[in-house]
Amino acid sequence: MQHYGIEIFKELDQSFEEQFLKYGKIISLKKKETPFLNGELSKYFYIMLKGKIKSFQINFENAKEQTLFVYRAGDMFDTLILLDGKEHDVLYEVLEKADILQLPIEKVREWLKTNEKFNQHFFPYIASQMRHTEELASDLSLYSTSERLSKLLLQNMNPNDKHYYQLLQNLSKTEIAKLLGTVRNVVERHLKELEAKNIIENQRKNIYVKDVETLLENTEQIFLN
Amino acid sequence: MQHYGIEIFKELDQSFEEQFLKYGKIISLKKKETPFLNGELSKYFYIMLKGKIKSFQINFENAKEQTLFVYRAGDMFDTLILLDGKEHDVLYEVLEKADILQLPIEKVREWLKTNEKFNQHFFPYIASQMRHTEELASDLSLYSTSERLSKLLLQNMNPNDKHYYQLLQNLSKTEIAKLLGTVRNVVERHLKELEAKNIIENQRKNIYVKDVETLLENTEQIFLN
DNA sequence: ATAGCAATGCAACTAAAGTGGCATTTTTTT
DNA sequence: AAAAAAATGCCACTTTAGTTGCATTGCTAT
Repeated sequence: MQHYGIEIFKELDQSFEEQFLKYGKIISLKKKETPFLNGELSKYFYIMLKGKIKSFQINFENAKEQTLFVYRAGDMFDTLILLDGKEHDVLYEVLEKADILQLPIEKVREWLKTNEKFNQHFFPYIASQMRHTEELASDLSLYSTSERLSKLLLQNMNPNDKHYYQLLQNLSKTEIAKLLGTVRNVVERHLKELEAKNIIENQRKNIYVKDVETLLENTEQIFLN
Repeated sequence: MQHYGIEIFKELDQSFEEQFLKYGKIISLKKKETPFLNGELSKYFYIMLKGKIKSFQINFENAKEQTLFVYRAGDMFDTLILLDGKEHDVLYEVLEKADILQLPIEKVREWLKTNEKFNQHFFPYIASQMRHTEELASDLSLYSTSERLSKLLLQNMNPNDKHYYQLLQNLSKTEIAKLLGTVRNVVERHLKELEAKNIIENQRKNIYVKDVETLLENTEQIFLN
């Protein structure tokens, strides 16, 4: 397991790693799969080892989707079910073939009570998730699509930004739209503008930012908040 | 303290109540105050005893605001700072004169580790906060203002809905707009429509729902999700 | 009682987002 | 290699949300 190089495993001591190996099971998921539809999440807790999985909400009337999280190496789910045992109304889809570590949720709850190291990792982790969701809600409400897009492009380039760094690599414009809370058409409209202004280069499954300065100007207030 | 009738105190045992009394201090806040501007939140943790306090985000360019939480008796803040000690970029405003219990945040962190009862209350509580924020983000992205308004009106009448039950009592249309992620004008436009259809009665600082059935129909898909 | 502020009602206007449709290019599957 | 699927580009159109401004009503503090 060590070869995945996941932070959480580095932080935990030797005996704990043995526990992981004892109770855990590695599961591989293919791109486009929509796993966890049948309630495994109330029995197991998952830690991402490799790949990308998103959680999202859907409006069944118009089929619009909102991506909530994109889980990558080191991320864990479902923290909500872990914390209160109640159902979590959310869907999952594999964006990039993934390996995940499956752990019995009761074991994880036990570790949460007994293992100080696990604890010290877990609390800040759920805090970061709460911050992420809160920011998503604020941004959706307070900023225009074009501001949110500019912000996302900049975050994608920023190595200090855990959630978003290199997130967009290999995502379609449709997926980017779902991250931003809009539709493909609108994303493309704004990308076209940015390209016309020579700020970005819009490639298939990739967007290259040529002029960071100008993009930052477009986005000033959203980063000041 | 018992006369506040807060659930959390009922759950905790006698010795723990003594701890609260020993380390806690009751603070009263007046309507329209904007407390916690100077970093007390990194030193103290607060439990609401009475009144209403909201946390919100603001876009300084256009002064638009988004209400994130409305804290009422039994609610606690700032859970984010408690969990990871990092700054939390959010503003507070008293919506209705409030009494709050101020506790040293380090003490609360200690209780979180040592007191099983406190723990059992706290974990599901932060889960409920996470659910609330996630729902806010999804709703903002997936549903129209008029759908979100209808949903809010129904939640406000539903005694099983902790977050929203009787929340709107005594809130201005401007505050309702900030809850919904829109502006007063738009809220009033939709309320006018609902009133024209004889579904609600729009009063000052109060909205009376006359026709729950029809309102529910307007909102079906948003509740099915 | 009254001045001043808060809350509301309303309307014309502007801006932004979302819809639907279709053609082209690229990638993946068979 | 051919067929199918996915991703993209573009455009005309509709709908919704947000802006500005002003008048009226109600509440609250002196």
